[in-house]
Amino acid sequence: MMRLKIPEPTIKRLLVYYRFLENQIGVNEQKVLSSRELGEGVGVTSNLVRRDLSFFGEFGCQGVGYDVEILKDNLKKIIGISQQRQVILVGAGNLGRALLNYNKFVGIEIVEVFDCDLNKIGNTVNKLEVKNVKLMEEIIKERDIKLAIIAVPADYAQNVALQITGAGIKAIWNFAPVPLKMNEDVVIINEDLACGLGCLVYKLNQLEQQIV
Amino acid sequence: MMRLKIPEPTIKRLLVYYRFLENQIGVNEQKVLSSRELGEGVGVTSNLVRRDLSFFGEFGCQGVGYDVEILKDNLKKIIGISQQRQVILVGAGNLGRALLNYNKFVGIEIVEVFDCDLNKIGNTVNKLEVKNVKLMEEIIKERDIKLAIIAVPADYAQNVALQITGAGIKAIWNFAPVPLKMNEDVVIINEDLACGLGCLVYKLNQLEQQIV
DNA sequence: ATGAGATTGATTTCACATTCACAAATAATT
DNA sequence: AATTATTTGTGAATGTGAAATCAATCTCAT
Repeated sequence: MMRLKIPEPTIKRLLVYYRFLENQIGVNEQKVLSSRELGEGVGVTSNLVRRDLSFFGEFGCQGVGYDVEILKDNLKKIIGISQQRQVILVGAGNLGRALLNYNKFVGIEIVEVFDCDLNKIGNTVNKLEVKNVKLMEEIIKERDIKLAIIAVPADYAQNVALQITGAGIKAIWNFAPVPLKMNEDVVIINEDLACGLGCLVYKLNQLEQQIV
Repeated sequence: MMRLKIPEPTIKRLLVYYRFLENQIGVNEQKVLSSRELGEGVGVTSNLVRRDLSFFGEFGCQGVGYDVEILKDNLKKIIGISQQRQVILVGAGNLGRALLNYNKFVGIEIVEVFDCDLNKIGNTVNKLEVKNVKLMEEIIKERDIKLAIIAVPADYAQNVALQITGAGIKAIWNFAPVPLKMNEDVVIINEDLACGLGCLVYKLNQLEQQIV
């Protein structure tokens, strides 16, 4: 255990490990599993699994493996999903609605949805009423919400980000394909779908040219 | 120019650069731009922009910058989006429908949608009829399609992947949260939403604990 | 009780990605 | 024409993440 600088890819894998463990318990009542099993389940090497976990402590037993329940609890604590986080969603377009209906999130619960389109305001999506974006700042403050998902068009994203951080939001999951310019004390994760797609098309072309 | 091994992050940024250039032309009729301007626009350093581009050739003019049109054309050729690619989508759930309606893709066009749910088959989404997954293999062969998006539940993903690669698919954009086990000659890009979210929650917790 | 096999956790090594720093080239200015 | 401002492209240095290796530890079978 070192507890110094945790690599970002490590952090991203933690929730993947956790999700696998949750499923694993449901499927076969496995009490103990090895880094090899966990690694194969999620598509990484056993070395990497052990490396990732060892940043945070010693959770396994040499010669045996990891106790599933104990590892799950520890991962929960490490990631910070011991209790559910409340999140707001800004943008009730197709992507926003998809996120709302995607009920497999671990650690968060979307509790409010906002949009500026009068055609969308008042509609119900997945039991939540789409509210006017004008009410947003007040509600963030009232409910003391720290986390937000931005799923608005690129042109609006920066403005929305400024508004919500002004009202108290500290972490943003940004689906708009623009880099948000924010203070240091706001955490931002960008989820730009174009990156993955571009990579895919590039590689497909490489593959085809290689054959010719 | 080196033309040896291109870093994967570089490839992922290419389409981001391209998208910015497309927008830039629309907004202000800029003919030339510098690596600094491009970098600031997409949120990376000018050094990195130049490094990325230099893997593929010399597109700029020292002391001046890059001609927008020429750079755009070159990026198009490099990524391989000179002509639109036809893609199939498997899974007409919320995420699938969001992708269908998300009409901002560069370089691809979704031309067929498949699902196994009888309630969804026959429905029209964004002008496309959802077809029975049983017809999938035949249609892939008929239309000679090489690219697919998988947006089905985790349990089905591996099977779907085997089916479609058997029918000729060579590249898969996988939104199911499982690692697909495929031959070497199939390109796979995994888009696991849980990773980003986990990272966000972790960092938010770090931030809060830091303050306390 | 002992030895074989399995597995963790840590150290070392290696590979990859980004930043730094600067020569070369261009345009604008005096 | 000479000088100054920019800006590109790239070799070298730095930083970062993953793989390989191995001692220490545990279980189980004999």
